[in-house]
Amino acid sequence: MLDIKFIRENPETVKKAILEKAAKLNLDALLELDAKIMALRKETEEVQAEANRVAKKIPKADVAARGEMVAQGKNLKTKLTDLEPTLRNLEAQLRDLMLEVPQIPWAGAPVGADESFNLEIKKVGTPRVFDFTPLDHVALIEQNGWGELERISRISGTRSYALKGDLAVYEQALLRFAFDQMIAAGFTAMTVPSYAREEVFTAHGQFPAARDQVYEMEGSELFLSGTAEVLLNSLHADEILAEDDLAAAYVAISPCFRAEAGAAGKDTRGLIRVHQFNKVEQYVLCKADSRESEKWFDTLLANAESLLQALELPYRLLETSTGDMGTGKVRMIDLESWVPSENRYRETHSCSALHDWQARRANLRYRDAEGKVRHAFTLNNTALATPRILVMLLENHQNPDGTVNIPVAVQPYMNGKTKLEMTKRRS
RNA sequence: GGAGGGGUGCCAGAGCGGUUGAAUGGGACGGUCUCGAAAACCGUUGUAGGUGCAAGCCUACCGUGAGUUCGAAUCUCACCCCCUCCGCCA
Repeated sequence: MLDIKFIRENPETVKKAILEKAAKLNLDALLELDAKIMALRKETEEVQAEANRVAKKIPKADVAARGEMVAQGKNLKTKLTDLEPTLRNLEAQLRDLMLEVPQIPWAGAPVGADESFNLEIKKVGTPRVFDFTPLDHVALIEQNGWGELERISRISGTRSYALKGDLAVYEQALLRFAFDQMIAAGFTAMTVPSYAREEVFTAHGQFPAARDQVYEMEGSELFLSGTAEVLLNSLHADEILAEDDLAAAYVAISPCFRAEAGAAGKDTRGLIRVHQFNKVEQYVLCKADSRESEKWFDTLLANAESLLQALELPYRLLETSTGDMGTGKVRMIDLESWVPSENRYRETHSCSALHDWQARRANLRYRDAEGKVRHAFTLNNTALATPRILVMLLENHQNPDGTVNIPVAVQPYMNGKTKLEMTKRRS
């Protein structure tokens, strides 16, 4: 959400953002509605003030004069019962429109309506040249008895996964590895529920636009979150923090759920796109200052890069275009890791700066050094998400004999094991 | 799941349907005093919107929403949350 005052004063800037982000929103209609509300609100407040004056005088008035005054109060009340519902209705309409106003993208973002305009800005590592015919991750899992991909789909449906043997342990090891790395980087460790109320998703920005991507738990008014970011963003909702409380940098681990509506038939094979996964997430709440935000953006990005480097994966950075970064974002860089079987990079991380867009929705504020109450800025990035990262780890680190090497950095989390080995059958 | 108690400002806590945006205490901040500090004393300590050069004034907010009333923190209803006891339980 943007500040309505900012929108009033900078309609052209906002219109440009709407255009660049390919949003469907009529800003003139929004401004017209806003003007209408301002006028109606003024009228209503004047009647209310008059009604308050009358009501205040009644207890001090002569008993004889009271009848007349009560009648006057009743009359004003009738006027209010005409005005107030209309006002409230218009305000609700404006709120709905305000939720759709995009954040202004930073000047450096490539302008374009979709991901085809994204710009590769950095490449680290070189894709491995195999001197044997490498397998894809599904084949590796099947050959080594590292999962129950077919059986679990019969139980839980498509886009489900079940891991077995060393790979089941590896998933947990990676999550803990990433969690520890982030704690070492000074982030506060957290666990959060994977579900929350509707208003939490609205505050985050996922509702109303992407509501169909979220599972609703019938009969409970709760929804399953696709990322811990949703929950973290509302942790301090409606509070006014002290400036000293900022920046708050959290690393949270949680199971994540995504409906993947509209992705039918896409990435149905293997571990790339599943309904339930695990994610270690970086989330930062900082002062309302673009330089501060930039500083944290760089930090979140560096954290993700150092994790990928520790995992010995080739990756690249994409500066995402205005149309691909999402409604609420100022800037987004996707980190994509190399997938040998597809001969291309695929997204494993996404680093975002939103300035006050989420904070306004969540009413996340702090008191600055001058005592002024301001909306904070928020940022987030993946630290590590499984099982998708397993696709890259399995395929890039495979050996001719079908075993898979474990990066040195993760070996301590695997009890010193250096390779993932075939699951032994027990008769 | 059953029974009860409660949600007021940074915290604790008062509040007959009418000058209560809210007593009192604590904390925090500023000042006096002091070489400095403590103590003591004095003062300050809402959020959002509107209006005004400004001082100020107006409107809303005492968990949330609806209602009763000329007037609601105070009455009614629904919902949310917290606490205690019992039951069940990883």
